[in-house]
Amino acid sequence: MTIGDVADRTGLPAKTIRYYEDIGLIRPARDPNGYRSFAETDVHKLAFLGRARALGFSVEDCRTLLALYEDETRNSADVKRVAEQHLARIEDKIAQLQSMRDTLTHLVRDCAGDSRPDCPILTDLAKG
Amino acid sequence: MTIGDVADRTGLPAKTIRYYEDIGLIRPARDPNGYRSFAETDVHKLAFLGRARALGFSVEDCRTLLALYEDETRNSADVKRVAEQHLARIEDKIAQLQSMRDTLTHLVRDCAGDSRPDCPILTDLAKG
DNA sequence: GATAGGGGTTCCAGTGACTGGAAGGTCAAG
DNA sequence: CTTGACCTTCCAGTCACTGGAACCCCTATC
Repeated sequence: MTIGDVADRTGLPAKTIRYYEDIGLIRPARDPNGYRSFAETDVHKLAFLGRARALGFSVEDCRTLLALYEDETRNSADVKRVAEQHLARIEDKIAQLQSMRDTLTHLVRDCAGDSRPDCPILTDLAKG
Repeated sequence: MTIGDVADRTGLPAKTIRYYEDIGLIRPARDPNGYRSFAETDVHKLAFLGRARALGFSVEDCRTLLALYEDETRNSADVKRVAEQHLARIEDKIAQLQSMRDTLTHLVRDCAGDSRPDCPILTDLAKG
């Protein structure tokens, strides 16, 4: 299977797949002409990576998760820890964004949005 | 005023202040010895930038907002548009993160987190 | 006068996770 | 034989800093 087929099957851009090989997440074989030759296991791993990335895991977390996935002697506790830490980071981020949203919502609501220069958004930024 | 004083007063790292000069957000004067010499207007601008950044505006948005702030003939509509677009991006991001959080919360809840290898998190990632 | 310290200066490289683009090799179809 | 769609590598750019090296400036102390 060539990289284009794999890109179609996994939904990952070919560039991303090459990048994942570059940083050692996958090691596809090569055909005599130099083209990457993907096996089902490669496609499977890439799909795994795609889903982990879609859940927001960092590439390094993905590396860890993939290693755990392939380690039949893993402890689920190790997986859970990675996921919990990630979840905590996400919750922090959500809280941060919600606070921004709340402030912005008020500012936007109070701004006339017309041709006059007076603007509570700028006033707020200028004097905190 | 030297960069260290300004860093203390604005809470921005000196590195960041130099960076903002680099990309043309501020233009502090220079003392004969080559040190940056900040006026109150510079400090004010930096505080403005700090608050805009804290609300999540991109540096380019900050440049726009600062220009609008300094333009006495501005239309508040222009400010409002920038803020609304930013708000929309934030809301998208929140929705995305909440969806991740929901999925992760379920997965984490269902994972035993013990010394056995079985793990619904990995199962989910492996077969989406 | 030498030195130590705590400023300041520039410039270069790295971060994360790709993404775009150039320059060139390979292959099947017409 | 050429066209076009693939594939290859490598380099640069993204965003908003951040760390570090190598060096200059100023004050205080011995």
